[in-house]
Amino acid sequence: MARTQGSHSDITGPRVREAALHLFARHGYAAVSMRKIAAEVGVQAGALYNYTPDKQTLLFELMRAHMEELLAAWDAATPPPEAGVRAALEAFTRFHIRFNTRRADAVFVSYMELRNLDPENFNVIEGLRRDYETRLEAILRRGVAEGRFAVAEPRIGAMALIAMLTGVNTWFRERGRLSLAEVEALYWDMVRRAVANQG
Amino acid sequence: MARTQGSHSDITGPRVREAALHLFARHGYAAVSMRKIAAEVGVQAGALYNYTPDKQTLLFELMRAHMEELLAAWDAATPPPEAGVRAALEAFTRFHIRFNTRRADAVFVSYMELRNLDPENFNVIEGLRRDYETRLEAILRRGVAEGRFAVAEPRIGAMALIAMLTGVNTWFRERGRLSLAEVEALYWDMVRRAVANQG
DNA sequence: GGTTTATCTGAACATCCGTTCAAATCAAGG
DNA sequence: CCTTGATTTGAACGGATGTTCAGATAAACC
Repeated sequence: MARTQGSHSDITGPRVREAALHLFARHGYAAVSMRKIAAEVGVQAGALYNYTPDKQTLLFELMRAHMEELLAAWDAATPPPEAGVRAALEAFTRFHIRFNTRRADAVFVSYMELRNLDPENFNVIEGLRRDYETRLEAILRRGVAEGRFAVAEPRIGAMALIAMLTGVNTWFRERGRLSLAEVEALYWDMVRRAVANQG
Repeated sequence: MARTQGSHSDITGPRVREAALHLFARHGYAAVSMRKIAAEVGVQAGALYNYTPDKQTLLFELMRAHMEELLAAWDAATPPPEAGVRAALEAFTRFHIRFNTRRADAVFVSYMELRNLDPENFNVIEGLRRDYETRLEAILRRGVAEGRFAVAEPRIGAMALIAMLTGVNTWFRERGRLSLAEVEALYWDMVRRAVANQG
């Protein structure tokens, strides 16, 4: 036996990545075998190698795609400078929560599986992560320069805020007590006060 | 050949746990074999089973020990009620940063390897984690009740602050630009303002 | 309808996995 | 010094691992 009915690269490729992302998020990269990914797709393990040269690259590409989509999405959602630095910070806060809760699997994998990346792959992902942190850092710096924010260490402030916002993923559930809009409002309130100048 | 010189349970037991904690933190539970742990200790794989019934229990006991030490250490460091709620929050902030940076491996494992726990073991660790969050939540609630803090959702506020504080572990290095005391001060400043009533 | 090409199967590869256990060895107590 | 008990070795177990590849099959094109 060999090629099955309905088989097609345009269909199987995305399904492989979906299955891998889901399984990696749930059980971890090292605990998920190529055979398990193949079973989830409904295919034999060997067929996966039409879509990735190896398991490591499959992980890396998932993480890279996520980080690049994150950066592109934020760059597309960044308010114009004339909207003011406060609007920029609010936009970042809400964007981060919204984007990350909608892609919980990719966020989880991109953070948890860093240690399973080859050194060169790790450096790429780490660079993208730094890029993203720098976006927020720039907002904080501008706010300080304009006398609107009080942040002694903008780089550390950026990392602290991102850690806080990403933490939403550990408890937020779509059908929970609080809507996404309510969660955004709660966190924006904390972010705003954490960096505010007055008070 | 068999028993080697200098072998003793009192020595090997802790060394097994140390090696396991270090390797689990560095490479992840699933990626670390019993043979690798044994090699780090300088022993054959079979000898590990004098100190743990199986690999799963070894992981679980590391996590349980860490969480219980965390709770005991905070309970021992909690300021008396008459010191005031603000002092309690500052003490928690500083305690969390100090304790967690000193035990980075255990913190990392206790968070990252949750998904590798058997369901019943997971429930135990999750319960301990909730206990710890509840300690901070209680401080926030008291602050709100006394009119000193403004926190709309104390449970979520507690999780948000803990996420922010734990984030220190991702970048803090003992010999970095900032001392632990400086980091504590930076974060306490952000925590204080994030929950403050005035402003 | 016949040919080509993309896609998949199924078996095979060497290697590693967690765990068990009899036999061997060392430390401690009398 | 000899016995007893704790500790470790080394081999073995069945099974899972990532990856390769010749052969089989379905889809696409003429």
